[in-house]
Amino acid sequence: MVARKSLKGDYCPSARSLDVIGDWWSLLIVRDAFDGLTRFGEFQKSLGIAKNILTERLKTLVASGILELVPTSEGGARMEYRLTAMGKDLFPVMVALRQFGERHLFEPAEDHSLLVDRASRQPVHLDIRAQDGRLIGPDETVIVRIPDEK
Amino acid sequence: MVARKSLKGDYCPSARSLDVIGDWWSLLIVRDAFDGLTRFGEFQKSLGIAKNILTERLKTLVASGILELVPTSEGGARMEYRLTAMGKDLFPVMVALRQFGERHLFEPAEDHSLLVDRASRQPVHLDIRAQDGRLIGPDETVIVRIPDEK
DNA sequence: CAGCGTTGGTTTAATAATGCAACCAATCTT
DNA sequence: AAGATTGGTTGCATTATTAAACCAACGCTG
Repeated sequence: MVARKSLKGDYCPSARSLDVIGDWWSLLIVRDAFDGLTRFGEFQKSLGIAKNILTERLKTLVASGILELVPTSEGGARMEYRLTAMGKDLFPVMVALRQFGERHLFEPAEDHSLLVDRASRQPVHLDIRAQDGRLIGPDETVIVRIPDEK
Repeated sequence: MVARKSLKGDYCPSARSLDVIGDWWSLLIVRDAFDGLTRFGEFQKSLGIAKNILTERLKTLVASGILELVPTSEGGARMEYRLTAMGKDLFPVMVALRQFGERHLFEPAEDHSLLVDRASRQPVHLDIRAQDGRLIGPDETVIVRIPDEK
């Protein structure tokens, strides 16, 4: 391999996102972080990932500003990995992935975990809407370039 | 590597989604498909991906039901890759990734492409809501297991 | 309708990414 | 203070990705 192509400078925001979290493990780590995992060992056990790879991924996620390394809440000298505000902004991505999986990747009779509103205990849902509130699908959208204001 | 772990049987829907589209190239291909690309050569040129890898990814995406191989609209014997209905259901994932990128991966002054409603030419937006319409963030949600109805 | 460029791949060899296991230092527990 | 746990690092084996060369089928041109 001659260095995997970097999308850092790509003009498309999705591409840049994928540049940061588009590899095999990162989003799984983020999912676990949303599930409340914080410690190296917890991620390692949950994912079954090789430790050296986990080390590297965590470093990258911290460097990208998605996770931060903070002293444990229990006060020890140990550290824990926590989602930053930026990391929490990945919530819609996780919900969208979850929704897709629920719809297409489970047998009708098959059991799966469910994301619910803490208050009502009812499933949350995700919508894409136009400014006037209309629901929007892929065929009702276009991609434009932001006109350069010069 | 000893065979990358498969998440096919995972209990978490996000994990299953990542199992299908979580590798480095697949979502970029899907993004291009949403942008209207259909031909092998178009993807190859757009992404700069090695041809054998593209071949393999396209095969996987077709096998997963995200793309389908149909005769060209121009009637020739050539084929083109099109998003299936299932593939189009990845739209929220793409929008979420885009939104994240827009918010966090561009300099304030930096130019980027924008997804707009075809009718109004205004940006679309993505919300996660509870059943009663309240906007919901990651801290207002919990993951539960669907109670087995037996 | 023969020749030739284009399209959509396959194959091969080199290199990068990943995995596993062994090791290790610092912490934490008792 | 001793042993176990945590959070890594290191080295080597294996897999994935790449670039480049090659190739067959299509389809356009004269």
